[in-house]
Amino acid sequence: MTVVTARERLLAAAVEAFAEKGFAATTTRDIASRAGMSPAAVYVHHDSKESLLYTVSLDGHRHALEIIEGAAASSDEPVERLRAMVRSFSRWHADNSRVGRIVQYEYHALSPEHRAEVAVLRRRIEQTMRDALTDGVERGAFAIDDVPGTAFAVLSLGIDLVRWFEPGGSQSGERLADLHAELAVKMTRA
Amino acid sequence: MTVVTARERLLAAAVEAFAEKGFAATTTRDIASRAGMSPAAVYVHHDSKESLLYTVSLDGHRHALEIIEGAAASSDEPVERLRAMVRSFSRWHADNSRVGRIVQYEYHALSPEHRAEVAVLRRRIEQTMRDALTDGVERGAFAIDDVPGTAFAVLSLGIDLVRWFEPGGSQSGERLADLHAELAVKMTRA
DNA sequence: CTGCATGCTAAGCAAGCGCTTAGCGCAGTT
DNA sequence: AACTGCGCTAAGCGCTTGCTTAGCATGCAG
Repeated sequence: MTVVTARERLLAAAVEAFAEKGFAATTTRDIASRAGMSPAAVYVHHDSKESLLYTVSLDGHRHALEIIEGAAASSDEPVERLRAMVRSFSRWHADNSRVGRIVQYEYHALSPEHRAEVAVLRRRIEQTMRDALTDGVERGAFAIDDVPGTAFAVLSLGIDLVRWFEPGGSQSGERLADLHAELAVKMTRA
Repeated sequence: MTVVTARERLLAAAVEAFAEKGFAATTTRDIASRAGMSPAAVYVHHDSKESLLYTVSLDGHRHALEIIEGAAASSDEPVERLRAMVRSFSRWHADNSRVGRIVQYEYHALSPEHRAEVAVLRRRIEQTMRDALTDGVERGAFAIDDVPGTAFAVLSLGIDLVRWFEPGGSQSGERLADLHAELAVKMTRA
């Protein structure tokens, strides 16, 4: 039986609130009441409202990086590897669209120090995709003029989905991820 | 010689502030000081902070719709038409990235009434793209399994660029738009 | 039964918020 | 010179914000 600590309940409440209303429009009282606690309880378990965002954002970035690096290591064949990377990246954003929205859209609300720390993970995500595309071009599997631009475009498919995707909606995250993977393959095909 | 009214200066200041910090994190005092006026001046020329957002957002949505509908009417040939639509849509977002950021990311901050009004324009943008793809499929120019999903994906290229694009940065909006147009053609090619 | 640490809350503070009110300064008219 | 209307501001109101402080209830050790 898993123990859900008060700290974790507050984090889960913060994820819901930040994803729904944005960081700036969320009050600490809102977070506390979603967690079924008094406003002061937030500060028993967390340093500040921004540190709640930092915790959620850092954890989300780590997961996203893990997902795409894992997919990058899943195959040596450029096309199959790209398919796996895009599918799992988009799938993660669909399955975790609330965290994804915070990761992507509340990045600027982090303190400068925390933003710098998270920026390192963001650059690694982008670099992982660029490396996969470059390798595919060198091995003749891809025909790409602008590797950085294409890397951004391919990642955009997954990232932009958190703007409108609703879990439990009409769209299945799995089908959407498959579509994105096929589109990415078509974009890069030699 | 163009006359820049106080009302317009306040709108321009609001665009800068909303794009930089988000609607909720922007204060009316910030908008006023960017326009070189006192805090009360905002309310001489506009009803509320939300009505500033509404004005900017509605105008931005109208422009974006105009751009994509214009491109859709520019050619009858499916591939050339898609190229024109994606190029001009992405180009508009690059050239107007601050307004574009407000259009795309502050949509939820509108009042329910204003959001509903703007939603009509959003749906027309999406429908214009779906129509162009459907027509291309029917005429054998495109091979697309999931037209709505592909329409979203193609529009995502332009939309997601406002998240990171900086005017005057290393990337040229024109080149980026050309890249997106070519990627869209590859995504849909029969 | 007492003492004490733990986990939470009631109450509230200083600061900042959106917005209002009352009125000033300065054109243009007579 | 006196008047009038317009464009703007000084001042501040009522409220909410993030966060703090002091203290209460509960459970466990002795």
